[in-house]
Amino acid sequence: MLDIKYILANQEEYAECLKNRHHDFDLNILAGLDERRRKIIGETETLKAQRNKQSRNAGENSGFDPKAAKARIKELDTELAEVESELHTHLMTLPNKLSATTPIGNDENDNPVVRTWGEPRKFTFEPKPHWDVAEALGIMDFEKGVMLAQSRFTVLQGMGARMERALVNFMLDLHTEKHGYLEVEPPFMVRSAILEGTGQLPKFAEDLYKLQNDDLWLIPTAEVPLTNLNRESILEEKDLPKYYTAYTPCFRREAGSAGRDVRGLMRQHQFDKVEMVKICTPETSYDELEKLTNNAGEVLEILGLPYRVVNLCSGDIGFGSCKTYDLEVWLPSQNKYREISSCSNCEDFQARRMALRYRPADGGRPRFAHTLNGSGIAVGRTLIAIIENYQNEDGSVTIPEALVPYMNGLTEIR
RNA sequence: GGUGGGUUGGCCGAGUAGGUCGAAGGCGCUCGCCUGCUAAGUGAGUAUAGGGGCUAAAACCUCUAUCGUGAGUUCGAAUCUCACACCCACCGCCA
Repeated sequence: MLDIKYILANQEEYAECLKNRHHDFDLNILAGLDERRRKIIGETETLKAQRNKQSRNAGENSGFDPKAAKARIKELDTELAEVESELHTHLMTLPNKLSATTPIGNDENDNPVVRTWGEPRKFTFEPKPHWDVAEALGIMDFEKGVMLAQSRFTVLQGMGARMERALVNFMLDLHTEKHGYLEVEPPFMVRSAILEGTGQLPKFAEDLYKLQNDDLWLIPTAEVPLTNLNRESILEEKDLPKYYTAYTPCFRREAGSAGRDVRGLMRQHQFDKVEMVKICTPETSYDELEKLTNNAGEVLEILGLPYRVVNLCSGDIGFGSCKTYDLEVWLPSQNKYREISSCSNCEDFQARRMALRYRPADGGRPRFAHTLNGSGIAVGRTLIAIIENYQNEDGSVTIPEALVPYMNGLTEIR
């Protein structure tokens, strides 16, 4: 959520941002609502001030009619609630502003490549898609996933399940021991207000799984509980930045992605992810974004998986983000780079929604913190990348050296 | 699921026969004094949000709201009434 004052004071600039995001909305609606809101507040507060003055001097006859004032205040309160609710609804569904370094563009084809790491391997045979390799090895069973749940669910077993677990441990160890993140195990279900805090609600309910009998939703990413850890509080500047990491499963309905990546482990309703979240001051958030992105990239580098970093353009970037770097890993069977991590600076967009503030070291008024999140990284897709990049002609898969200790010394799956 | 207790400021914690209570006290924090240093001691200050005024913007001034949430009684509610939510304890059930 953006500050209504910011929007109205920078209406042209924000209108341009909406256009670049392909978001159609007439900002004059907000200006009108805000004007009504102020007018109502002005009138009620005058009445309340008169009423308070009168009751302080109980008995004095000033000609003020408290009964009439009370009735009018009630009327105005009702009206105000309506106006504020409408205003709030609009503000909650308007996207974040854009960083000056976010490129303008229409879709993913306009995302500039920031850097590339590693050389895609030259195969002496035709590399197979991961689902063929994994099924032949007996480490993934796609039919059983469908049998137990529905499509876009998969059963991992044997060394497939083992490598999934090994990757989680490897990533968490890296982020906690080398990068200074605090490991967290959060709830995998959260209340509606928590999802409003990070921006998934109210706008994207159809992407989420909701429990039937409770106000609880399955988390689509650990970003949700991690970022909300300090909601509705005022942190001290000296305690910033805060770095959190968590392994959690993620649950997404994938509404609207029918037909995309239907085969294999690429796009599942349930997948594992190690997430990184940062809470910091406005002055440092863009430096923190660079570091965060590097933390994610390091996972791929240690595993020896070629990747590139792209800067998401205005037409492709997410609702709550000012600037996002996507990490894309090389998949030989598709002969292209595919998203495996997304690192975003949300500035104060989420913080304002969840009342996450900090008190500046100089003791001034509380300010909204900046929040960042990034995958560190998507575990299932890492498994895909390893299987595809490390596959051998005989159908076996070599285990990346860094992962061998986590696989109890196993060097290949065959 | 049953019974009982609870929800107050950054934190802890007083305050219910309704009236300057935004709220005692403590901790923390800020500034000063004291002090070889630190600690201790000591004096003062220290909520948040919103509206209006002033301003280039602040500072500042002023008003309004906020003692779990919502509604009610009243000239006036942290204090009374009702509903709801959440937390804690014990019992039951259970990984």
